[in-house]
Amino acid sequence: MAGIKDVAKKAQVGVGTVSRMINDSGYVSEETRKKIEIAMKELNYTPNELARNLYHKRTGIIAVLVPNITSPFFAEFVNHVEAELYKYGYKMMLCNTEKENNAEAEYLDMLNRHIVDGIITGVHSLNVETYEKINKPIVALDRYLGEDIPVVTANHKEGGRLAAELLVKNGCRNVLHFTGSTEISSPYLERHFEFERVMRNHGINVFTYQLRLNRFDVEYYREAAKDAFSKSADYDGIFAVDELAVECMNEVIRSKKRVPEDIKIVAYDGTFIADMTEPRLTVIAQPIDSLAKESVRLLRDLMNGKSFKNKQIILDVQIRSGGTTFNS
Amino acid sequence: MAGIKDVAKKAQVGVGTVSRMINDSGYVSEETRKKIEIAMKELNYTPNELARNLYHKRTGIIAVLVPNITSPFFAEFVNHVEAELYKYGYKMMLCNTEKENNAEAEYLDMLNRHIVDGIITGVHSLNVETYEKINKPIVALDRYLGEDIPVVTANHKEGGRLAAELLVKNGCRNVLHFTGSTEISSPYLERHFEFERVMRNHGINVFTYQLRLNRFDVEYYREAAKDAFSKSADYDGIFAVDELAVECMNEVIRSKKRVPEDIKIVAYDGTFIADMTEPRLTVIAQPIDSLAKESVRLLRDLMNGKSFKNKQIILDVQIRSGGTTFNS
DNA sequence: TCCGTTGGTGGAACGCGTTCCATAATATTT
DNA sequence: AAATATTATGGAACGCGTTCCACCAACGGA
Repeated sequence: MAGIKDVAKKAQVGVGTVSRMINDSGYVSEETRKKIEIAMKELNYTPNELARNLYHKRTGIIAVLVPNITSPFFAEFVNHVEAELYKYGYKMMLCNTEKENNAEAEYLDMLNRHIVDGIITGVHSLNVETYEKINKPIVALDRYLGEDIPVVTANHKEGGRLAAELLVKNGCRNVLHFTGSTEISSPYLERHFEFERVMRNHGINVFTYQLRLNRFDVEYYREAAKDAFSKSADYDGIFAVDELAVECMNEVIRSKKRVPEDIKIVAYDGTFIADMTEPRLTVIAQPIDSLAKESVRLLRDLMNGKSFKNKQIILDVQIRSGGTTFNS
Repeated sequence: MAGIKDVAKKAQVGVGTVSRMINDSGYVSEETRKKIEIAMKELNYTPNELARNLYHKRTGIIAVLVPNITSPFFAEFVNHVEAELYKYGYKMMLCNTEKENNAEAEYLDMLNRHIVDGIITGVHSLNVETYEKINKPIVALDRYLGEDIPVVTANHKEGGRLAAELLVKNGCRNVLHFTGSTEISSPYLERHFEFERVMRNHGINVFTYQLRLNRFDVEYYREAAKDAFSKSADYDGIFAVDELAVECMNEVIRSKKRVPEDIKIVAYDGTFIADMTEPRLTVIAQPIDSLAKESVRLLRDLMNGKSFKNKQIILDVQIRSGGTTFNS
């Protein structure tokens, strides 16, 4: 593999001149430009980015940590993040952390090893201290990782309220509510608190089913849906994330009940999955593209030396009416 | 940021000794080991991977190119690839190529720039010549990229046959068949050729609906399903990839017909989506995890200096009976 | 005692592109 | 004509970890 020295020799100029030409910095005469160009072509020269990176102490690579890329919410998030990063010349390293406990720590270590310039994480199993002492560009999606790490999140409280009010308006009296694990503190738990608060205020029965932490696979969702319905069958309303809502709907269909006549469903997230049922799910949609864009924006700010204290970006959610509720 | 020199100075040893200790190569006495360890801890030293990479001319990063990570097939493939790469100490760079035409070329260029050690690509819009002159570790999923680039693929011909026979056994006479774009040559087209061949042999009517190239989004699938049904409504069998099969099923439900009594559906791929309908889809399942594993295996072979001529790995597909066909 | 091993260590050279400084030839001002 | 600015270029030092070679000490065997 030819190096810059070879090019310099062939073009009969100094290495500095070649470098200046490549980077369009400093003076290079038209004449030498041509000579170098020819030499580069002849040697089929491509600059070694590794050497550049070493000098500049940056790689232009951002690590994105998600528990499971297969889960539509994360898939869409990652999709938008990648597109946004691409715009600014960054590449994305994708890290699934579900498989191993120490994967998260290992990926974080890449920051210190100078392999990546920053991290966007939708994952959280390590303690806050671990994150605090890293002191490198990190942005969290829906996680509190200490006061130095900015958080991007949807307005889950509002989301919980909207979902609850929707079911109330639809006349539900016995509602099945699947909540995320409360083992860790996360902004998204707000939707559950708010949902239950509103329901309580209206004197509505809520069956709360707590899901296990970090399980985003369909098998588990199906199991959970079955499990919840085996405990009681007279729910008239359901609130759950998209995939689980789909499984619940299937469960309802199997039990020969009708949606939305007998049971109303409000799903949370609003991924493409929610549009793949008949009827389509009524959803509280997270602004996934904006979440991605804001995450990237914050990360770029961090990488440019800005620092935030207790920064939290909260983006609006939205009701998207489908056919699993009435008059929404 | 402390470097190896600082550690060496603090521990009062040479840089070589520190390096040997870190890499467990060559002799380092117990005594100096301890001194270095203390120095490293005090300086909070982490080796700069960039410098290492420059020397070794490798980064341990593999680029994976897919048109759209949101599509379940690719999501699952990527998921398995990442896990497999992780096993061998590699990191995965994920590249969505749908957004820009030149993204593919740009990502390929990263091989020359030494940013990635290899590429697994499920994408193909550039001409074969471009690939041929790269001469670096590349493995293709379901694409012919020239004789030097090994291909991993499912036995699509068998898949087409199984699907066709299943619909024949189910007594279908008017079958709707969605095919991928024939603009590019790809192993997966085999399933379409074989499907139609078998159908022809049985004298069965096939309505062929050709999909556009590189569109994997739900919106398009829904549109295509509607479009196909608007042209005729008396299909009694459907063959389509998972997501499209789901949309077709919805279309059938909307038209008040029953699955499988009135219309049989066989889906292709067997992603998690196929298990999220009621009834579940009968699918021809690709061995996505094996596709991923084989891709990684081949890539590792290439990176270890092996080279293949016209190598093609063909993995078995499998019928997974759901409720959208009878006696399967 | 001499020689060969094994244990242990320091540091220069290297990988490769970037930047800065020194030098020099023109060109433009006064 | 002298002083200053502009254009142009080469190359050493740098970023940071790795490796190889030179070198020394200690020990066992001949």
